[in-house]
Amino acid sequence: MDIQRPRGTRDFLFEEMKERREIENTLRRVFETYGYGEIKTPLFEDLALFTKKSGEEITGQIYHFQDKSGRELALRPELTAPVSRLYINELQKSPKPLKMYYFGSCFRYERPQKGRYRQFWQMGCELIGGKSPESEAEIIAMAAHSLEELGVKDFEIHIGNLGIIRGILHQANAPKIVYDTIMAVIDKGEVEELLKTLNEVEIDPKASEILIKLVGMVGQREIIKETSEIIKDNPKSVEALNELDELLDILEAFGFTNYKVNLGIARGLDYYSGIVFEIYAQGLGAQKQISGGGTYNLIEIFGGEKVESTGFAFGFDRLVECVRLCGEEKTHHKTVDVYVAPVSKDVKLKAIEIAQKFRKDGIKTEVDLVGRKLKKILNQANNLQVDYVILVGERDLKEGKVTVKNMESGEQELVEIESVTQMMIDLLK
RNA sequence: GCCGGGGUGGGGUAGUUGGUUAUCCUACGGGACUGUGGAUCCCGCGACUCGGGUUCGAAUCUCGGCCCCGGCCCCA
Repeated sequence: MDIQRPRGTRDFLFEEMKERREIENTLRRVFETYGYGEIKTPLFEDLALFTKKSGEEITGQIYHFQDKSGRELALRPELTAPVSRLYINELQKSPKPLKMYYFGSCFRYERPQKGRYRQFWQMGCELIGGKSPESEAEIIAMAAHSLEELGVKDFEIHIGNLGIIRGILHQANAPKIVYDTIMAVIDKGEVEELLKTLNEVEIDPKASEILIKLVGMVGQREIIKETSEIIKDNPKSVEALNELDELLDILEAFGFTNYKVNLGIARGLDYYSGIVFEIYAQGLGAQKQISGGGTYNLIEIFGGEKVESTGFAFGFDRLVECVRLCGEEKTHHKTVDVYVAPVSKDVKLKAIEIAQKFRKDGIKTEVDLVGRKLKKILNQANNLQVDYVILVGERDLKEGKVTVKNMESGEQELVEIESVTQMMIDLLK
């Protein structure tokens, strides 16, 4: 029998886990310096939580099942819906703005490819209530700050505001179906296709012309001015653009200037109510988006009081890829500092006692468990890149001593058992 | 769901116009070596992704499944 790992899943070994853990800790540290607190939600939820948010169609891409009493459940495909649910269940009347972050795995039934797995991890933040350009800027700043802390260099933050395009479509009296179609096409970023679609649907040619111009608006801050010319006859769009402009001022105060304004970012779903942003990294193939976020009104959809929230999430696995690409040669980390080597079987108990003393003082210690010969133990210690080996042998023990061997220099020294722990603590400082 | 490229010991590979016992490196276990590591030598362990077909004979040809890689669709 040969049991395989399910498709699209991965096993992580020691070095990789260490790497992932370090990235996780870095993000945690950054999020906490901005005052965000960690939450955790269940791995599975009521299926309806996700269909309500994204439509019935997503069941095709979700792992869902019935439990033994017939409840329709689903492995979570993302975390913003569960976080909104948690807010409604536990935190509705808490003081705003409420800041939280999360880290956990999600599941999607999709074709695996580079940077896309069936079990993947997301780590992100949510700021609920108190919607303001300041809040939105803080969220974007945190995302950028995180990448800086991780040493990721080649990334682009694209920021847009859905209100601008919405204003145009609203003024043109586009019916819902047309609206949805157009937003979906814009989201794809295919100008050709947008042209085609705009010709097919009945829409004011003037609005159509403006839309074409808008989706091509990607660049430095100057394009705000250009855009304001294009949309000057549409108060709602102007308002959204001004909001964006203000947000950029604030973002610069947060110390981040390397963003791009991108008015072509769209989201098909209509609970998005303001800014949207995406972060792209180099070298990840087709899955170059490592983070996305925005301001939305999800909580109302789930039956809570109307509160807007702003959030973002990193595709953690893609982030790990990125850090690996940007990072310098990873050094092979040793797992322990000291190896306690019994010279013969008669002293193995003594060796264990000494190892335990070390461990109680926080020294990472390995002790021979399989009765190997001294030669093999030294070999093993060498492979593990251990700094010191403690040779425990009868000859030394008679004098109440052990031999401390420095594995790099090869030098060794006889040391009183009583003082060896302190000596190791000092040596390893 | 679609297109293309793949799958040989734990890892990396040779072999693929069908033909004995499937190559080499590395890792691992043991030994040469009874209180001293990285070297050397010896021994051992261990593989043709799975199933059907063609054939006297299949790792090799063929069909299908599974899985991996890249891309499309999708991306909450």
